[in-house]
Amino acid sequence: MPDAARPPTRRVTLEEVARVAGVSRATVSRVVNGVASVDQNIRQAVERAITTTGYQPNLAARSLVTRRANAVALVLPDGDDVLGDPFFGRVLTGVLGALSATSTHLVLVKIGPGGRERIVADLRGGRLDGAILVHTNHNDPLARQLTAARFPVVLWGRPPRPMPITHVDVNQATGCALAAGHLVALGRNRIATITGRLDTPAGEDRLTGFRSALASLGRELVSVEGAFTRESGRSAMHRLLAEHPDIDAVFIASDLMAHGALPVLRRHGRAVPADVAVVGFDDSSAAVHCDPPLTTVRQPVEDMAAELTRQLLRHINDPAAPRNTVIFEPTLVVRQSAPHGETSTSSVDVANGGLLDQSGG
Amino acid sequence: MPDAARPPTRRVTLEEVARVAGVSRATVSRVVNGVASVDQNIRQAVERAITTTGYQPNLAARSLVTRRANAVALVLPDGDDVLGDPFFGRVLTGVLGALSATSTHLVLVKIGPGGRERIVADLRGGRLDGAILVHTNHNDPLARQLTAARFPVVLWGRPPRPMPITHVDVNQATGCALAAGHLVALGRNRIATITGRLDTPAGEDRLTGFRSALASLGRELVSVEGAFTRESGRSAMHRLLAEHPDIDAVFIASDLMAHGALPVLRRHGRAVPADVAVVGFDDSSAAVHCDPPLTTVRQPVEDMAAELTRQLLRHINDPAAPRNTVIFEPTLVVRQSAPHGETSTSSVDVANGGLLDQSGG
DNA sequence: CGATCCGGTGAGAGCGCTCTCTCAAACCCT
DNA sequence: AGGGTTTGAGAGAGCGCTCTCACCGGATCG
Repeated sequence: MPDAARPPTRRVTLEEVARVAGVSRATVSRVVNGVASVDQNIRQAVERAITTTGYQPNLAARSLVTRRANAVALVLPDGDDVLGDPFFGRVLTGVLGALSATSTHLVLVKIGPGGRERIVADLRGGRLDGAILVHTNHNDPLARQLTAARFPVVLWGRPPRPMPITHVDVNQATGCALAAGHLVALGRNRIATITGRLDTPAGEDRLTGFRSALASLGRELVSVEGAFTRESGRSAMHRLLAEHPDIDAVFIASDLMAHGALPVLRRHGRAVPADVAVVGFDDSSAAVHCDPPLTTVRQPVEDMAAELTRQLLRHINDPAAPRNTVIFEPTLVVRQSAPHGETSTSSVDVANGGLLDQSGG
Repeated sequence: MPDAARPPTRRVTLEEVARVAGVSRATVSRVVNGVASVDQNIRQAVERAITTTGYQPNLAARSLVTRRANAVALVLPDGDDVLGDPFFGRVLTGVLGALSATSTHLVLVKIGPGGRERIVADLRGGRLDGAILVHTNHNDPLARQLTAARFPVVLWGRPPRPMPITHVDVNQATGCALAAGHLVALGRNRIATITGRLDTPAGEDRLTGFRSALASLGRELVSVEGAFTRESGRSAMHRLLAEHPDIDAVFIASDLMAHGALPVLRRHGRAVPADVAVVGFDDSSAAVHCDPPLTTVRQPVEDMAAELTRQLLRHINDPAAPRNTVIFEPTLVVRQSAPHGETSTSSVDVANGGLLDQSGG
């Protein structure tokens, strides 16, 4: 294109290109859409006509007949600083990466008042081909509603209650076992956890996973409930120290909460990791910028988001495609907040990345 | 709608609603689009028909004839962790807020390879009504290209070289004067700055603004160049302390850089604020979570993003609308890194929020 | 009382594209 | 050489909507 951004003075349509090239509309359409069965000479003539006219296909017209919007929504929960959470930046990066190979638009949606209806309208109205649901409220009817209507929709994390929906998740149990094994290997015995919101799958899974991993190692657990936010980490740590001043290790269900919790430990005169070892979850940027830097269970968020996006595209391209669950294996990233133990029997410090594909209902 | 998400089995069109209601397509269209001149009885009949049929307008068909996509792009620079910067979360929040009143989609775009061409194609192809450019590279031709083609486009921050384009910016001069005044009021004399990228408008304006504010207070300035990233703040502070070990105050051109710089000060044995007072810029979440919390120049990012969005919508609705510049006044948020001075002559600690509308170009 | 106006409705022409179906021409095989 | 197959292009019918324009009946006015 010699001047891609020329003023859109006169509108150029297929019709006109066809006239200039001396062929039919259908042939121009074939060239534009890369259909193979077009004679080389004619193809070149059409391409010349396209460049001289500065033709640009009208996407609305195309959508109308193909019934494809070439757009998917990334649906986020409502709430003020949802977008401030570094986690979403990683999700966005992964999704955009997977989409960049296609010409599919990413539409960002926060579920405000009337947001659900709007998404359904856009889906039904052909303005959206599918939706990626991330951390929508656990008892939000949206996921169920959309799958019931057989719209292409995928979910971040397992659904709160079992339902047939394609989703990706990190193997929470493995992650928790990694954390538990590491802390026990460090010789810690009075182990606590600050949980996420227990009405979310991740919050629940990380508590039960950590508890059972610890139990299998012969340790008990005290827990305090947080809410995945930085501030909730701070207040939970306050409560934890008040109720159980003798702890020597804490597993915190998200790095963001850990970021809020660490200063509390310091202010209470607990050295990290000498007095209290701390392990987080996510390996978000917050982990790196904690003081001390955080040992944490790494979720491959970008990879997971990219895979989730590919799954959505698969459902869009084949409405009959079976629903899948893709589980990613987490790894333990060891930093100063819970460094390697002297007893180097720890083969638990790094697990293999990888994924396990389970076909589901 | 009794069951908004019913399976889209049979496709319902205007035609069918018209048949059920016993009126013409045109009348149904009028009802759907809220045209006033429709008889009450007929309107009700049509509305009944709409609910019984479960009609949902096809947006592609509508777009085709109205030539409106009802979608705008938020264009971000390429780069891995652009989305990790808390700044973008605030921008997103502001933009989504302004858009939520309309049915306009927000399409998120990162300028990767071929990204520019894609945006132009989407704009010309009627898939996008306009674009919001945020921190696209300073010598990116996109802004110029799009304005030249008369596409609705708005810019975050002033353009690198003067050009007629609607944009919002914070009053960098005022912000710098606030910071300079505060530090001088604290009795600091050996004042330094860590700049942003000097090839960006914000980087340049904050350096010159701070220098001239300081000059007018009879102080000199030493500067080290950073790049607005956390890491660049860290290394710049290293260089600064190596070259000018006697400084007693630093103005850092972004909170993110300050977040990287503060630990360096600590490691070099400089107490903040006792030995070195620090003032940042942005009032991002990083400022709050610095240790000590950061005194900083607050940009009303969400408000600015919302205004920028409204400006874009204005241009979309009226292609002949004049181009505007909206300047927001920053305020100084005083926290521990540069607390209030004992000499409480400081009337500089808080400035009025507000905005100044200059018609331009 | 006829001309005028006006609110309210319907008919119909597109918007720009894709895609099936048709058909002509070229090619192959016995 | 003739019939069948393949290749490639064109004609034309929509996709579902908006919007202009014509029309019609009733109210208004000279």
